[in-house]
Amino acid sequence: MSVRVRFAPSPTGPLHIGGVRTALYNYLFARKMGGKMLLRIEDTDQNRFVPGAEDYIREALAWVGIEIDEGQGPGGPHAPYRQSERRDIYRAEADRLIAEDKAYYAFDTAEELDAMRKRLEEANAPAAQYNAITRMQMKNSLTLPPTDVKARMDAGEPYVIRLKTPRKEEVRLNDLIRGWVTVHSSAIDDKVLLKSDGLPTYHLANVVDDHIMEITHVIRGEEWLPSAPLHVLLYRYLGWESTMPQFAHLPLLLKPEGNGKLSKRDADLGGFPIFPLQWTDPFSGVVARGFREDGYLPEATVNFLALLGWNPGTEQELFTMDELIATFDLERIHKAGARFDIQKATWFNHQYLREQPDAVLAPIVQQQATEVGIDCPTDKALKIAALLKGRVNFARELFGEAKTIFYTPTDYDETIAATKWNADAVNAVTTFRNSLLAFDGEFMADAIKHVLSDAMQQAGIKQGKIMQAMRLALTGSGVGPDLMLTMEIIGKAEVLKRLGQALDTLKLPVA
RNA sequence: GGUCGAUUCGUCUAGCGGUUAGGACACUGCCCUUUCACGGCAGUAACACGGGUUCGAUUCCCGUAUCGAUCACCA
Repeated sequence: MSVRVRFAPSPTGPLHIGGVRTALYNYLFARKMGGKMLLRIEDTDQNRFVPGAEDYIREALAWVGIEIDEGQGPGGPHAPYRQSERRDIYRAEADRLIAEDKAYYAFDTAEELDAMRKRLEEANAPAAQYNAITRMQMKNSLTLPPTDVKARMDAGEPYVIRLKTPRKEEVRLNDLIRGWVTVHSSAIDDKVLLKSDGLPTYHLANVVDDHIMEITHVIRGEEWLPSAPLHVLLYRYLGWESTMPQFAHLPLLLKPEGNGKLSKRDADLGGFPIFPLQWTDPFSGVVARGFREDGYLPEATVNFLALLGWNPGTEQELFTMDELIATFDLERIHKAGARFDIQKATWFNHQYLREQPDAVLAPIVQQQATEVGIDCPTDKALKIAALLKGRVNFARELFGEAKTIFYTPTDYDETIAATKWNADAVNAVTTFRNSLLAFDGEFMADAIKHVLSDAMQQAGIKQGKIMQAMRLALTGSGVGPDLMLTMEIIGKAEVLKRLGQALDTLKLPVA
C-alpha cells in the first residue's frame, strides 16, 4: 500500500513556522516513500475563518518548495478538500454512530455545562468532564424520553452529537516517534463530534477524512498526542480500526529563551520572523514579518527547519531538499521540543547565499541602489554580487557593503584620516594616480595591483603602510572588501577623480 | 490539579552497557589579509538529581526535580 500523508491546517491566519516544519516532515516522508502529499483545509470553525489565510498557506508551501500532489489546489479524487464543503459526509457518519448507540444527542446549554463543571470542581471530582458517569445527569438522548428528544429536535432546539466514550477501557496506540502510548478511557470525555451549527469538530472531521482519503500516516504536532487515543476510539467505533493510519507526533518548537512554546511575541521581541511569508492582518492591518521578506532563502529556511527536531545521524549539516528526502527517517525524529535559534537560521542563510548565482543577486543589488537614487548598471551589479556574497548573511546587506563603491567623497573617516593620512600617504596616492594616468591596459584588479606595486616600488614606499590611506582616499572608509576589485568596479575615471579629490581635500595633520 | 510526554555543552544535536562523550551555531584566541568580513585552525563548555540492575552506566529500571503538551460546541 502506498504512503499517503496530509498537511491539514486551519485557515485562521498566517501559517506558523512550526506548521511549515510539520508540512515539511510530511512532505519529506511522502517523497521518501514514493507516496502522495495531500493538502486539506480544516475550516470547520466558521468563527475563526480569516480571509486570505488559505491562499497564504498555499503560497508559503510553494515558497519553501513543498509540492502538493492532491488536495486543495491541485484537486483529486476525494474533492472537495475543504472541510466546510464536506459537512454532509461528517453528518452521515455521526448519524451512523448514533444509530449504533456509540454516540448520542445532547441538549445542554453552555450555562448548564458550566454549572456542571463548577459543581464537579467544588465536589473535588477527579475530572470535571462530560463522561460515562456525569452524562446520566445531563440533558441528552440517553436520559430524556425518546418522545422528548424528538420534540426538542422538531422544535429546532440546538443540540450536539457526543461520543459515548466507554467507562473503563485501555486505549493504546503505537506512535511512530514515541512508541506505545496508553490512556485510560476515563481520561477521555464524551467529546462533541458534531457541533450545534451542524459542522463537525476537529476530531470527527479529521478521522473521517483521513479514512476516506486513505491517509496512511498522520504526522502532526505533539499538541495532538493527548487526543490521539480519542481518535483511535473513533476509528474503532466507525469500524475502520484495521485501516487506521499510523501516528507520528512531532516535538514542538520552543521559545528561544524562557519557558513555553514559540510564539508571535517571541518573534517581535527577538526581531525575527515567525511566519514564512509576510502577513497583513485583514482586520487590523497589522503587518507581521516573514522569512521570505526578511531575506531568508527558501533553501536555508528548509534546511534550518528540517534540522530542528530531526537529524540524519551523520555530521552533515547542509542539505538540499533532495538530500533531505533521501535521508529522512521518522524514527530519527526527536521526542523533546527544540528551542528556536534564529542565529542558526542566519548561518544557513549565509551558506546558501554564497552559493547563489551572481545573476540572481544582481537585480537585488540594483533594486536597492535604485531605492537610494543610485543607478547601478547590470555589469556592475554582477561584479558587486560576486565580490560581496561571501561576506554577508543576507542579500539585502550586499548593497550596504557595496556603498563605498558608489561613495561620493564628502567626508572621510576622521580616525583613519588622522592616523593614516601622512606625507607617505600623499606621496603614495600621488604616485599611484600618476601611474594610473599613464596606464592604458584594461582596468582589471590584477593589472591595477601591478600598477600599484610598481608605483610604490618607484616611490620607495612600503605598500602595506599606505593601503589604508589608499582605501580612505578611494572610499572614505577604513574598512571594506578587496580594494583592487573595488577599484575595478568603481572604474578608472572615477578612481582617478576620487584620488584627486582626496589629495585636494584631505589635510595633513598638524605636525 | 489530573493525564500523557520529555530531560547530553548557552542553543540544535550524535550516542542506543565499556568513547579522551563527537559535530554544528554562538563565544574566545590564533592564522590568512592592506582593513573589516569570509575562510582555515584551535579553545572554553554537557550527560538534571537520588536510588537500584550490572564487573561496568550518559545508555536499562524506579523515584525526585524541572520543562512541555493537554484537559472547549478551537483546531
